[in-house]
This record gives sequence, structure tokens and C-alpha cells, in this order.
Amino acid sequence: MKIYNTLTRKKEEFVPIEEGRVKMYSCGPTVYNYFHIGNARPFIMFDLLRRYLEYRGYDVRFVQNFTDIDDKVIRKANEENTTYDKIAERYISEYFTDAQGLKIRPATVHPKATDNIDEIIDIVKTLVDKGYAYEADGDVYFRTKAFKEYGKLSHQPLEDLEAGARIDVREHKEDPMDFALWKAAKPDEPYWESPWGKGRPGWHIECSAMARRYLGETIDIHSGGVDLCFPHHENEIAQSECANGKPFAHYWMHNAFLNIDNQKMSKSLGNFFTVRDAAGAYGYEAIRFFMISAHYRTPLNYSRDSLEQALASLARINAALVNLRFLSKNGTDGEMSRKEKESKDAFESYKKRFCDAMDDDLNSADAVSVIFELVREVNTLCAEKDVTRKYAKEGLAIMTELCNVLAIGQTEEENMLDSEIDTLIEQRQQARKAKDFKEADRIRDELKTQGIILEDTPQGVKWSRA
RNA sequence: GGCGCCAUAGCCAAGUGGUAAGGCAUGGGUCUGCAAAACCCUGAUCCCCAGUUCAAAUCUGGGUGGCGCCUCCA
Repeated sequence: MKIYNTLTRKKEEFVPIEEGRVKMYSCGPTVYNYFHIGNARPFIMFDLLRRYLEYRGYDVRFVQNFTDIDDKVIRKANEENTTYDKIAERYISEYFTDAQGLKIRPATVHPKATDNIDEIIDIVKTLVDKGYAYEADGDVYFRTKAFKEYGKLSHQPLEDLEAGARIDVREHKEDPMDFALWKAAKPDEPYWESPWGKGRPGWHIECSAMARRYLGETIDIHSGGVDLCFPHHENEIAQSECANGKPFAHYWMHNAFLNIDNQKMSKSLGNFFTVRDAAGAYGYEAIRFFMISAHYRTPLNYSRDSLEQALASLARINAALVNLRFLSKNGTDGEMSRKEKESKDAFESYKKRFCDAMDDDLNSADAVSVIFELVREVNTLCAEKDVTRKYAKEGLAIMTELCNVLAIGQTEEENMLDSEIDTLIEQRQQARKAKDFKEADRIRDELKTQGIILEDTPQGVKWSRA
């Protein structure tokens, strides 16, 4: 598999540190609100990476943190007259609700910053001892000039960064580019005891600490949105590599931004959507499909149109799955025809093309197109009056396998049989036999209002949930 | 000012040297009690200019347009 590495700005063959195992870390949400549609992109895309790596047989250890202490969490707590941990707890729970809807699997570990204060303090202490950090009035800062490789991820020399930087007025910093590892507690703020007095961790340090604790000093893949590249990831590298004296991550992956109607999402423009809002309008499945339909490194535009198209496209895949499930039970008995055998033999080539696409820096858009070609293939054969159960089963197996890697398409459980529906379908069949089409249509309409779509086929009545 | 990304049919979106995947939408057809689904047919010389090459959407240079980071916003 090839991965585009921000560090080298090249697509590189992926070689894990330890054969067959992958250690990956992805920056998670700051839990002070529902996560927005832009946040969903890295969550979905790196969940996809993890699923694909597992599909290819890797044992993946995936860590995604929750930033549960920072200015925004504290502000929200103050607004609601509650404590930061209550806010964090609530939105962590909401994160899992949305994540589950989007079929984002829980990470191997979801550590919280506040559960790792000891580890954080330990790293900061090491950095101070080694001369990479200094204390000033209860704050501790990283001395960027001490790390000569600073800027290697964003590919900018320190001087250029400095030239563009807004000057931070904190006078006790040695250099404007220095960043906080530990912040002295302000009055009425939550704090932890540390060698530098009461305070709390800076934002960047938590990721270095949690990555080391749960994955080790050097990890395979670190991922996140492009905007985190600088300064967040640059700072993580500085902290981790100075503290551990080893490379931090071999591969850095960054997803491009999601725009809303071709503009950056922002509260002031009034185009700020949470996943919860979007799911209410189009459903979680459409959002996931929409994200996966584009390569993760190209900017993606969220619009009403895009989501409606995603919904329609997904319906085609779901229809094929429902059809295959139906025919694997209601098809004809016996051996596959020659045409069916040939088609079945071609399934491997679809699978290969699917994997080739995914191997090419997670080209999910191309992988999806392979699924659609497969849909056409099986649909064509399934349109035959004497399609065999055997063939339908084979088709269902390959379709399900590929769809499961991307976590798209309705699963069988999501379209389970229901005896009441069966009864109504039977009644309708009786009516049709008696040429009472009025009654037949009435039953079909009635079921439709309940979201059940009936289709008459040569093999019998097929139904699915809208 | 520094660094970087994007520009492909009505829309979404792959494709990084050999004359353009896939999806949505549109129109026509087949099938069907009707319907739905499905299948077949239907559409682009790839922002512009110049260059390299037998050959470029794909490489180089120059434009134009849109966007991002350099401000703890994914």
C-alpha cells in the first residue's frame, strides 16, 4: 500500500515498524459541543484507513484522543454554570452517538487528556531537564530554537514562520515561536498539581503524551486535518522527538478541508453544521458515502446537491444488496449457468481493482466506482428469469465484502424480515391473483407510508426499507 | 511576504505520458396489471497561452480563477 506522507511530500510504500502490526494515532475532538460536518471528514476517512488495513490483515492499534480540558471546554462549563468534566462527559457521549451513526468504529483506545496528567507532566519534566523547555511564572514553554528540525513537517524554516507569526505579547516567553506545554492556573480554573505549581496541560502536549503511553515512542501513522499540520503536529514532533530522542511518526497523513457551498465553514457566515443537523436532513449513511466518494486529500464541497446525489447513489447500492439477498433465497435451484459462472469468476478481478485503488493512498473514490461496476455486473445477471440461488449468494458475498470495507450499504440486520409485513404482502398477492388491483395498490401504499417499498419480480415480491 | 492545495461533461468525482472510470440528473427504449427496480442507448478533447515529446488532461514555464495554513478552527 502506498501512502502520501506529508513529511516527505511523496507517496511512499507503507512499511510498518513491526510486520503485520500498525500503530496509528489520530487527533480527536475537543469535547465542548457536537462535532461538525468538517470534523466528520478525518474521523470517517481515518476510520476507513483503519478498516482497510485490518481488511488487509494488519493488526491495527488505533488511538484517538478526547481533548477534555482546554479554554473552550472551560468557557462552555462557565456558560452553563457547571464543571468542565460534566461538559466533557456529555459531549463524549454525543460523539459516540454520531460516530456510531456514521459507522466510525470506536478506536482501540480513546484516552482523555485529564486521565493522562502524570504522563504529560513526565514529558514536560524531561523536556525541561534536557534544556528543550523552560518555566516562566508557572507556565512552561517549549524552546523552539532548541529543536533544529522544527518546521520539517510544514516545510518551513523557523525564520519564515516567525516572520508571518502574529507576535504573542506574553513577555516572559523567550521567543515568540515558543509554545506552551503547561499553563499556570488562572483563578477559578480547574488545575492539577505539578512541579511548576498549579496548572493544566497545553493543547499540543497531550497528544505526545497519549501517543507514547498507548502506542510507544515511535508510531507508524499519525493523521489529522491539514489545519493541524501547523502548529499542532509540528509541535507534537518537537515535543516527542526531543523527549524521546527518536522519530515520532513514520507517516503523516492529512485530509483536505470540507467547504460548505464553496466557502470555509464558519459561524459568522452562518454555514456551520453539526453532523447531528446534517444527519437529520440526509441520514448518517449519506454523509459517510459522500465523504468516501472523494479522495481524502482533495477539498470537498458540502452542499444540498452533493448530499442528495449521495443519497441517490447509495440507493443504487442498497437496491442491489436487497435484490441479491432476495434472490439468494428465491432464485432457482441447481447449478449456475455458464454466464453466471463466468461472471462469478470475474469477481476476483473486481476485488483486485478495489484493492489496487485503496492501496493507492486510500483512493476510496475509485474503489467506490469499482463497486458500482460490480453492481451493474450482478444486476445484469440477476435480471435473468432463471438466476440461481448459488449465483446470487456468490454475488452477495463479494458485494458485502467490499461494502463492509467501506462500511457503506445496508446490512441484513438493517433490513430484517418482519412477520407482519409478510402477512400484508401475502394479502396483497391474493388480491393480485383475484385481479383486485385496487386492493393490491392500497396495501402497497399503506406499506409505503411505513417506509416499506414493495417490488414485484418474476421470483416473487421483494421488499426493502426506504 | 513565506508555504501549500484545487480547476475534468448540467452536477459530484476518478484518472499523473499513449487519444477520458464511476455516480447523480436529462432524453429515448425494453420489461411490468400499474408501479418500482433493473437493463440498453444518450453526453466532455480535460480553465487559458506557450513549450518538451512520435504522443499530454497527465511533464515544464507563464497566466486566470477559487481555496487553505502561517492566529489552540479538523
